[in-house]
Amino acid sequence: MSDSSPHKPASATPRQLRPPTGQLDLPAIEEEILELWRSRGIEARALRRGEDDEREAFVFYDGPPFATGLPHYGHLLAGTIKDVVPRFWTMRGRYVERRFGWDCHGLPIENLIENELGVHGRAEIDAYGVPKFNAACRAGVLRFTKEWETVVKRMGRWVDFEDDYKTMDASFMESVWWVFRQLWDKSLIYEGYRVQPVSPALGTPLSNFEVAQGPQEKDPVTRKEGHKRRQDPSLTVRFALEDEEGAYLWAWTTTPWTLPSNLALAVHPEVEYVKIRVVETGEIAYIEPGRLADYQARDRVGATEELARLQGAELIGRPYAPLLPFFADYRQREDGSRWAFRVVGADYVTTDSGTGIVHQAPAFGEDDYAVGKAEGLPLINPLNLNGIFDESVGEFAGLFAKDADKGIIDRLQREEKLVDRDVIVHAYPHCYRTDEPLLYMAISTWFMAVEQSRERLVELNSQIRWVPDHVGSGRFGNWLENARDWNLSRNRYWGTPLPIWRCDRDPSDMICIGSVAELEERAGLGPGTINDLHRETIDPITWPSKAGGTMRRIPEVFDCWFESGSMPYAQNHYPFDPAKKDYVENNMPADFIAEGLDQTRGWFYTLHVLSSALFDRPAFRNVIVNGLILAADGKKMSKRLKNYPDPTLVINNYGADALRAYLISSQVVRAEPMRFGKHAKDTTGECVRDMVRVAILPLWNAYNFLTTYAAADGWRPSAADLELRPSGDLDRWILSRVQGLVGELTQEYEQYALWNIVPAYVRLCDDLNNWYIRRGRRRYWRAKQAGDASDDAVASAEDRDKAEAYGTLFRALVTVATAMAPVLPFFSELIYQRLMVDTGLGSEESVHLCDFPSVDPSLRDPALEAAVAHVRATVAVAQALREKEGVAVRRPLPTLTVAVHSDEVAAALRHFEADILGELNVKTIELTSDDADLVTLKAKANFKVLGRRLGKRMKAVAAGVAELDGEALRTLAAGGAVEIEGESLSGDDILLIREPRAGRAVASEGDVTVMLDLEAPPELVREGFAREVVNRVQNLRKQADFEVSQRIILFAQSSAEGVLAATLADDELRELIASETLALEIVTGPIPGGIAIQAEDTIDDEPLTIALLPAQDLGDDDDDDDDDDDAAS
RNA sequence: CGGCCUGUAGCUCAGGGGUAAGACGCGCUCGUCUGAUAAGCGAGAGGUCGGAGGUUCGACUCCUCCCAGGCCGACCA
Repeated sequence: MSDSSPHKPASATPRQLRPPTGQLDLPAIEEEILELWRSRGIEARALRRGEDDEREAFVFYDGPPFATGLPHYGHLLAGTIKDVVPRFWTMRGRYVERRFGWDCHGLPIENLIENELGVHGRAEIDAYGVPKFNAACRAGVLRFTKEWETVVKRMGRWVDFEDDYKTMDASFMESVWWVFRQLWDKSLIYEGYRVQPVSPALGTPLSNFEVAQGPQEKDPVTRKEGHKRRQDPSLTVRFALEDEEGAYLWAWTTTPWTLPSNLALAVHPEVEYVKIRVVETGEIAYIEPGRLADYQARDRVGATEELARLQGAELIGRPYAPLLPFFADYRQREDGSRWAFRVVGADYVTTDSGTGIVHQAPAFGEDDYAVGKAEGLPLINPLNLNGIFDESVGEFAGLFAKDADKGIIDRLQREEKLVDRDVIVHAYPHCYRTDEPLLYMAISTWFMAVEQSRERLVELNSQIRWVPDHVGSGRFGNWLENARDWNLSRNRYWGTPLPIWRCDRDPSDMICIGSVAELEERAGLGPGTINDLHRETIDPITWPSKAGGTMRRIPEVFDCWFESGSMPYAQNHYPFDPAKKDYVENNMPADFIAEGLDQTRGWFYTLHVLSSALFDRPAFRNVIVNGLILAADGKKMSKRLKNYPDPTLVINNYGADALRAYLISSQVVRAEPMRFGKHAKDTTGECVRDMVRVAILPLWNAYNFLTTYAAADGWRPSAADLELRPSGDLDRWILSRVQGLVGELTQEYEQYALWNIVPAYVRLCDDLNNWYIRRGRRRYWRAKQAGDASDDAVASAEDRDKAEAYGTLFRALVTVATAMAPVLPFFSELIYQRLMVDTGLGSEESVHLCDFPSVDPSLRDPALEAAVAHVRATVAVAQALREKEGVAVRRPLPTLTVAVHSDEVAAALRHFEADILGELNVKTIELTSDDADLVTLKAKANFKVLGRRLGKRMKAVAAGVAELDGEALRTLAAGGAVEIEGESLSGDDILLIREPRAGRAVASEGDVTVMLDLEAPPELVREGFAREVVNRVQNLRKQADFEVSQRIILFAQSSAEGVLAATLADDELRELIASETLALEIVTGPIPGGIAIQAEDTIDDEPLTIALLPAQDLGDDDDDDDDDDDAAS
């Protein structure tokens, strides 16, 4: 009884089609469809489609966004891609899990919470308490999930929010531990150091991301954005050589606080240095000569005398005295060999500043660190993360690094170790939060060894289909080839803790925990006691170590990219959840992922690295990389500039389908940047409105046409119509085209070439509306006259034709809507609901529960499609000709002559002669193969064919071809050959060009030439006039706002004795006018007074006055107002 | 500074060694309705294919360099 009785075709007699009602309000319709999906649980059923019946899985990984911000166009775009592809594969019968994920850890949320709590940096967070801080993060991180869900659902994206995953779930985090433990067991994890920028006020290292957020100034010279400019001391220091009495190495630095930690001096092995004597003081020193000249030019060093020249390499290994005494013990190793305080070689040394001799403090510079590591130097760092010196540096202990500068300089000055003392203004990174200068220092970090696996990573990458492919081979491939070991640890709070416990007495005693159970066992806790893995829970867990100390967890947490890279396993709590274990293992490379270009070094990379290391497989088979969406003006979208329309507004104005179609048709789905707008000032989303016109309305109009007539006619679809095999050419043609579209779409979906989908569909809509329906429209309203037909045989033939017309259009609409369902989920659902569900024909309750249409090759007829294409092309040429000659299609013409040289085209034109006559309003068509009278021939060499054959002789032959005479051209046109420069040319070798002869109504396109006979005999002229009158009356009707079915009495007066008068006097033409304009009667002669609706016009200079009087419909009304009828009589 | 991408009509973008340069295009101009659709249909105008060299019989297309824009990354003792 109820509408909701689902699934099976309701009965043998389908219900009637509902005619369209009112305006098409897409956003409102979409809301209704959302409600339909919700009330019938269709989304849930579609998401689970095939879960239970062992369908082959199509594995999709959804990259987790941060829930700390609201979704923007980038998310809508990625969301659309992530919806279209899974929808397609679901319809193809695969089971597609689509779990939404949330990235909960990491700096964005920590920063947010720091700001909200007013607690900044390590010291303050420690004081505030990690448990409270993390609790705030936990409470705050999911604040926008509701908004996300609303927007995602409104976009028509189906994704499972109920069975979502969060990177902060204990199950997720435990899998991350498992992943890490696998790497640990494979010896891919090691502890190292990395020189990182540290914000001393915050007591924490900063990421590059955070450094980039710091103050940025434009350089006054280069105009480039850079760090903030500041003044620093500029010191040139003398280091005394131990193997040469009274000789010094001069080195330059802008960071005096690193001088106590100096352990080496670096020279470039291939740079030439000079040994000099300062004339005034007699001091002997080494320096790079160009730099010396610079010092002298600035008057920092007096006159000198050159003693020798030598390569940097010759200085390498020479010992010098420690500048300050604090670490002098490192002069020698235990075996007595020289350790620190010697000259080393380094290629990075430059001669554009300083002295060409570089002070090395391995803990405080990335280059220094690399050199120190290569030279086996110790790592000395007397600073803590707050930049405070420890006890090892004598009088400087307890001082902040920058504050110690002055004391260090003073001491060096006292000890006469300064060659020069100056001030430099330079750009230097500052903390984005405290605005204090950053300090670079070596920090202990945990690495995953990646470099050793580069080759394998590249090999496995070759198994991935990248869309577009250049991202995979270029950007991503290059990145893999140069991959560096991955720094996995972060000195933060809200993240998955590294599961390493270490003895506080013997740092070499470490254990990596791979599961909760293992931790409970180690710590002597009962099973099930640990149900959260964040720092506040885990850090207090300790146990005694072998060395009599305590095993404590190291303080670091994971880089949150490690967590998202672990997502394939962690979202299913692999390998701990026995129910999911097989699923994960059996579906290991995901079939599909999609994210933005910015994830090349992000998620794409971490997925790939982890999957390669753990399973020696790529993590995914197919990936669509999308580009950045810019505002219409080409700038970044900016809330401040308001240079883009609010997504919600766009959806509420034009609907989600149009936005989806717009996004997915752009080059942005091929990793290129996209301007969101149809022109630079489009900040309202006009571009999306265009998509409504292009992608929605055409199919809607076709649907409208069908249902309007079906309702008027009482036609109702049947199950047989879905299998209909019509006999007529027009019907077979459109079904063939529809099958072609289905095949084309299938291929594009399968190859992830989403940008081709909408254009292919739009081409079909053009065929459907502007040929199929236009040519066939009279078939749908023939019914009413059919009743009048006296001949039963004719009547039944017409009935059959009408039935095929309805059935074919019905079938075409259903198929197209179904094939477009992944892209236009709402609109295709609307069509499907109206055509299939309302009528009780649908075997499914929703188009999204249907199978994707499969191509039926028996419906395809390429020859027929080609024939119609020829016909349409010919008609277009002839229409252009009419246009050019200024003869409206309204005016009938006697003859169209078509000269055509291909039998195939000629046959097509003959076959569809009736259509051509109708389209062009001509009475006869003549076909000929001889166009000599119509056009002049010219010839041009076919370079493509001849070029390869002739090579250098091409030019001469081309010139000869251009000079061929008429006779030679006619020979060629007839299929013969000519000889030029000793080459026999024929057929494809030469392109014949046809130019219309002057003075004739001729047009050419390709090898089709058409000519119109513009000399219409009097009866055609009168018919044309009649149609002109119809046109004027129709215009007046519209002006008067009449209903299309309003009957009228027509008064017409032509004041001259011309064609017009003759036309109006012709009974046949009067009948034509009357039937076209719904005139019950045509009254010629002077127009009676008092008629309001009246117009004067001229037709070919003959004046015409017309007037309309609405007539009472005498049919089924028995109204009593007879006033108007009087006028009619 | 490096890697990758982009530069074609007023705008948004396709294309691809062949002498006549393409659109579901948008915009503009003109034409065209009323028995589905004016949010429709048709036509026209509009181009030194970023610049300079090179390869070639032939370059918008391939190569080199340069210019401009974008994304990502590196560096700054």
